[in-house]
Amino acid sequence: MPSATTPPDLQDHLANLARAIAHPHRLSLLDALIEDESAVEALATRVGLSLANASQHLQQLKRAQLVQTRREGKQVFYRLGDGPVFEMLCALRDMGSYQRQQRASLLPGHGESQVRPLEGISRRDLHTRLSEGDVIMLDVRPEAEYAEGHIPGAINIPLEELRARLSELPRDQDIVAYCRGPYCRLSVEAVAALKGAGRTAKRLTTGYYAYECS
Amino acid sequence: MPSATTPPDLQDHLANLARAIAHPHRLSLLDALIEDESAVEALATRVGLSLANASQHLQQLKRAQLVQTRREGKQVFYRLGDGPVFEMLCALRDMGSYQRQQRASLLPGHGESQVRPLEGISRRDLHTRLSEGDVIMLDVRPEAEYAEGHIPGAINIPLEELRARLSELPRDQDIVAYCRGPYCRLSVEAVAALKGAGRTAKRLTTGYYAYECS
DNA sequence: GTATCAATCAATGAAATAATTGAATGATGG
DNA sequence: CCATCATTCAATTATTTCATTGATTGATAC
Repeated sequence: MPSATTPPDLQDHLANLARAIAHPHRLSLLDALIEDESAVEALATRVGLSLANASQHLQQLKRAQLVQTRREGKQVFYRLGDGPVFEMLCALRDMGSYQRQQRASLLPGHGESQVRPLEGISRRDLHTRLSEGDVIMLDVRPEAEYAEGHIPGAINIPLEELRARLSELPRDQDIVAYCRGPYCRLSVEAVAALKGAGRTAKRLTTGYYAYECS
Repeated sequence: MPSATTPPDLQDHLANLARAIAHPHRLSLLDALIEDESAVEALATRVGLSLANASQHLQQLKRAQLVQTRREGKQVFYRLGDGPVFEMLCALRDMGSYQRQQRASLLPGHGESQVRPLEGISRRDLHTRLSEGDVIMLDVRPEAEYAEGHIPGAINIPLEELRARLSELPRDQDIVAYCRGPYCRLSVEAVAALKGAGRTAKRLTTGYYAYECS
């Protein structure tokens, strides 16, 4: 063991974690382990790997402490490790699902309105355009959250009411929608709805609190 | 290559995503981009990379659609991509933090107090214990954010001031720290600091706005 | 136009990773 | 103890990734 000596840098540690799940076979193995613990051979056949190969991948996962083992007779049972392993995999899957969804929406005859599907806008951009007065901020969070704090000048129309209150939004300005976090589904859906109604809309990629706490 | 034929397999896609973040430099770059968009050279110097190297890492991130670009004159500004990029990074960080805490608690003579390191507390739990009066809420966000809204009864001590103002916290109560989002680093560090000072601390896993917008 | 600056591209060699093979453990049962 | 089964280890080759170098593109200013 040459490495893992002093304290590996945090970024290094995180990179190791990411590398551990950066292989389709290992993801498949983890997928199987999410359901239930299992012995090596069962995993290998399930994922379609040779026994030795599966074993090696599993050991990589074990080195990253994403799985644990338990011996029972001749067999070694693998199970998910401690900590938010599942959550991490879910986050990865969420990201992937989002991207696939995006890609799928490009293929069919989505009209021109969909050319830049969900383009974001950054904070620096925003300030420029706000000061030029050609954009309007739209806060799509529930009223209670808006009341607690919002970007100065933003209009509040909760997502659920958006369709009904479209007329409140000026037609001649671009709309920048935002919600809670750097990525919150609310604003994505809001932008989709607005574009569907023929408006020009983007979302603030960083969301509200990144705006607040520069 | 028998697999990965017609539709790029989901696992392959996810593995690509994971590979994209499986390098310490790329993680650092993303970290910088979480704060705000930035041009290439600025990013390169910030993370201590050569220009060309930074550019190449950024392009890998772009290929994975984890970042987007925008040209402004001679400069190219990178920003986080669409989708739950931030959430994914937070989940990774959360996993890493968990493991480091685990490891740290094994080395020195941590008594029984450290059995469940970095454990989070859920909202339901919280309400129960708040009403029993044996916990105290600690908001570790900057004052401005606290002023915009906070959990009723919470004390505000920004993370930077925490060490200096430890005496403001009663010794006989458990502390529940929270910050912005479900996985904001602030509360993780706060809990670590508090435990280092001998307090009993947990973090509110869901963060502030999850609290607000049930 | 030419000069200049930011960023990307292309090519190199060094290093890490992946899948396969066959040999070595480790636990069980006669 | 010997045979057997499940798993791991070790060694091989092919492939991929990484950082550096120097050349190239793209946009601006003169």
